Amino acid sequence: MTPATPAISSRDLPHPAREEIRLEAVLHALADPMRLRIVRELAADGDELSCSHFALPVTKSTTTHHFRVLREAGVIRQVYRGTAKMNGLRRDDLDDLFPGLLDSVLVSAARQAARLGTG
Amino acid sequence: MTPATPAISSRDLPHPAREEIRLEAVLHALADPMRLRIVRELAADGDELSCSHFALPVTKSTTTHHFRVLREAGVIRQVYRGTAKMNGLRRDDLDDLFPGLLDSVLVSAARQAARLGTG
DNA sequence: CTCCTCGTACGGTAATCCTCGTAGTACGGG
DNA sequence: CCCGTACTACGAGGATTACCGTACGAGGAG
Repeated sequence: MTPATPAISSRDLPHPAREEIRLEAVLHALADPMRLRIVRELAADGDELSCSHFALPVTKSTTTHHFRVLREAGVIRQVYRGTAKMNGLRRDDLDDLFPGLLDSVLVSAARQAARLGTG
Repeated sequence: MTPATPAISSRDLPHPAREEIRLEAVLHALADPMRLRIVRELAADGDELSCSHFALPVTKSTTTHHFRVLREAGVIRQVYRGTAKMNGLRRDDLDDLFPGLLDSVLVSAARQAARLGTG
């Protein structure tokens, strides 16, 4: 049989608790173009995207690095599912701590992208 | 006669035009604790504050550096008035480019400060 | 078991950043 | 003209960051 979703691996990744998330860290995480792009895709395509789904113009090592920064800042949640690592925005936590912040960043990024003709 | 406000000096400081302001640069500027503190004070006390008004726990050289980062990112506008340099938030430009962003950052910072018992 | 894919860990390089101290400039007042 | 105040410019140290290449581990498919 072919389970739709492979079992979640026992490998666990360190995430900050909700109360440990710092605004400065979140802003710093979102300030990088590559990471902002990742967050925008996560917000647009829904959450549950594997790392390899993103075709970033950097190597896999660097991609891993950026995902780690986002996770340690509390912006995304990562979970192993078989060999894949699924990524999801921590919308609930972020909206609770920083109401409106994520949305305004996403809107701002979209507006700027439209203004500059970049995706 | 004693003019209430000394003449604005001819020394001009380079500011990015509204269309040149980049979201990534703004987020990066706001991601530093010292600069976030400056922006919060500017938003609270109104704009027209001199650099020396801020009692930051760093030297004046470092303070100058942070103000420059904020100015070059398009977050604040600086103008010489006599020997003093007055600083003001570029609220209109920021709100036009990134609606809601500055406010949500300010609210988030205030909430976090209250939560952590830090000013 | 073997291969392939996905992602990590490690090590290294170049760039950026925060901080400082010192020296210097612009401006206003006596 | 001289001095004090406000801020800058320059140079440098130390930390962090972004990026890469290579080597490795974990898990599914044959």
